[in-house]
Amino acid sequence: MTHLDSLYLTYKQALFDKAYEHLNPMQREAVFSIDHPLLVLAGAGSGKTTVLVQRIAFLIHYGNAYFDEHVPAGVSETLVEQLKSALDLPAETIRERFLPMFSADPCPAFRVLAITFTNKAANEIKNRLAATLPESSGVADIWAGTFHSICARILRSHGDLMGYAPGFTIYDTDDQKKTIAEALKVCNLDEKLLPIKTIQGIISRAKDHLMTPDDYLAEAKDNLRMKQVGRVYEAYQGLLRSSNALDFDDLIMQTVLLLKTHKEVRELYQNRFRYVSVDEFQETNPAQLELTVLLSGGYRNLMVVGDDDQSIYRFRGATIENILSFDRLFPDAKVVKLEQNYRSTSVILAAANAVIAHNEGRHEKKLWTAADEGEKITLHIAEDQNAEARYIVDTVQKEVARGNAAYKDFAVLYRTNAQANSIEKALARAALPYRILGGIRFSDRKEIRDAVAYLQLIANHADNLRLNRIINEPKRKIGAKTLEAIAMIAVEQGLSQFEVMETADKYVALERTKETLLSFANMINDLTALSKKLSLDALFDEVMDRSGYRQMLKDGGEPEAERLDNLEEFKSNILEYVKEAEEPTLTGFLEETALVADVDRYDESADALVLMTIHSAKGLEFPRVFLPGMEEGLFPSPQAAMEGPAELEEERRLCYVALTRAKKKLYLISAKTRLLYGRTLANPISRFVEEIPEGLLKKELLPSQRTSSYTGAFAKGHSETSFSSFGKATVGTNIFEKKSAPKEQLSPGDRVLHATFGEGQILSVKPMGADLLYEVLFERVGIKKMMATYAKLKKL
DNA sequence: CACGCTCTGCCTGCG
DNA sequence: GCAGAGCGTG
Repeated sequence: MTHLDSLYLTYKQALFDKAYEHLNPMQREAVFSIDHPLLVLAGAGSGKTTVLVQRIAFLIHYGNAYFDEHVPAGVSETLVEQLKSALDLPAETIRERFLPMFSADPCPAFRVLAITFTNKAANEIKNRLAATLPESSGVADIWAGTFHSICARILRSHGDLMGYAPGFTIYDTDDQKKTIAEALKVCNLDEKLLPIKTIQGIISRAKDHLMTPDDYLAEAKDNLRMKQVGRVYEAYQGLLRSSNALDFDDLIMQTVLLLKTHKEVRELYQNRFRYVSVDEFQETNPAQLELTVLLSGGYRNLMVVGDDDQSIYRFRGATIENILSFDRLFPDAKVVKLEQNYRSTSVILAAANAVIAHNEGRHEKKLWTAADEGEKITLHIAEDQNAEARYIVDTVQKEVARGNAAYKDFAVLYRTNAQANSIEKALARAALPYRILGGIRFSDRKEIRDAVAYLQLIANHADNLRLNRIINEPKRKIGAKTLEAIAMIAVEQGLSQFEVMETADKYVALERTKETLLSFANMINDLTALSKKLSLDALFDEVMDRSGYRQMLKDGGEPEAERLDNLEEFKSNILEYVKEAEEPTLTGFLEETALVADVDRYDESADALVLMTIHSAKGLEFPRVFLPGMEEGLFPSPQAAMEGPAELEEERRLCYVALTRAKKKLYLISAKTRLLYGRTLANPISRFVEEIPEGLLKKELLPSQRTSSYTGAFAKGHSETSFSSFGKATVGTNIFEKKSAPKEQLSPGDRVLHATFGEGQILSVKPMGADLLYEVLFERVGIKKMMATYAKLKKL
């Protein structure tokens, strides 16, 4: 290489570095590295999505321009001079005028695949790509989607090779449960001995590991219980097959099996995908890893991004080993660590680093920030869960009143959804704007599931589960006996249950109900014919009218009004789909309904504080974060503490995730006693709080209004001056066992009547000496506190 | 069969 | 504490 050539290469790289100066050196390294496997260990708030998006944009624009050592023929001194002086130009100009000349085999957009876990992440990547790349680059052709949507897409094209007809149905967890119940019956096993939830978990984990029922049975050997589970798994899989249905785990597993066993399909995708990226790689399971390896097997340009410290889904099959040993699977992989955090203050980071350092199995890394130290972390000890909630309310009110923050700057993140209750009550009482994430999803409502089931049956007559769901919804007087007979005939004849109904007049057993069955089958067949002609929304109306479902709700009067509204909302979802989709089809819509949960109802623009579990907060950030319930026996959860070190490490990672959500300020709250699941617990402060260096904490004591009347054993770990010891968690201690209360015990939520104040609702009950202190919200006069003995409250 | 009562279990949860 | 399931009765 001549001196001129090496100057050319040096200036080329310098120009790229300059054009991408908005990225830090490690981020640039990741963006420019595209011709070998790449592991990006991206700490919390280190700009991982930016890197993922920028890298795809980069390889579409410039290919391997940065590291390519090819020098074009006849590089002149003038050119080199030009490049050198270009370094003084603004980044924008360099990008426009110089970078395109370095392009080295850029990659067409359709040959790029990006896989995520959630629709939200997939959408964010799509949107950011669309904002980064011009339309002419073919940005719309990039495959970006969730593991499940990508597999569904592959199976729609090639699933027939695995025995699935293209109109297959996707079963969700609820469908799964019902099918397992059915399988248990088939196997003549009792649900009490083998709980459905347990089997569901076992089957799901088996599929995560690509184990078929046969594999599982082989593993079971002489273990009776395993053999039983294996038989249920086998029966379950048979039921799915005969309904032409796949569950979520099947989508992945069957795609992997398809790619493994069918060379032509495998090569089709391997030749197509030159670049494969996987987000949140720490949450992948073995099947997903295998899928990733297969899809990227043609070019081996696989980039995985993740943070082993943020792996929090072990309980649903995630295998942290995937990210820990990626470099062993791909010895030529480049490893890039993104350790600069752009989110939090250094106090918050120091705390998070200190906590996570207690874990053993991890890639060593340490987040740092250029940001200020920031405020210390507040540790507040509250009397009980209500005081904890009030502390949150007070703090928010105070900060908002001072003009330090808006409501939307605050998030309350908790370990379990059950904690939301007391906090929600306090917020409602104080009339603070808030929203809660979690709870029943729109698509989980009965009426929506019913409507979808009708559509699914129309799309896939073989779907026995959906058939059974709607056959008597509305009531059609088809009894359990008839349905059993149909199911039996179907199995004997090798037909679907719907086919049996269509020909009900052929079977003696169905003599009495054949009229009803035939008319039902006719209705579905008519609707199926209509589905080929009508627009989706018109079809939906026909289904709701002809089935009598809408009428049923109308007849239901007031209580069903909300359901009718929900159906209308569902219809607007259909309309939206028809408008958005390139080629709207019934199957397409159903697939979207199955794979795309609710559109995020979390409206970030509204000025309201937000409540959610730590799990659902992953990937989000908030200026100020409350972490209530920092107690042993709650966080870490008692199950985790019992099960073993691996579970405990996962809890610690969860804590790490929680801490790193905060940008400016963290409030940790620990309650001395807590009413949870109908028991009052008195647990010491969470060990995770103890792991935070004292210097980072500001211990805030109870505003001394009620000096604790609780003394003795359970208060020890909490004594305000020294809480360094955490003893055994005293789960289940019921400290209110002694019924010190007067005659009529009222409890929060009870409606009561007062002689002067009128009707109201009990908000809280506190022991006060030998008496009880009630806090009551009256409809006319607002909140009043009163002693039970004098209040003379009448329970309504 | 529909309703209401009792019993039970209960962490986190993407698709 | 509460929801959902299962069971028994009118």
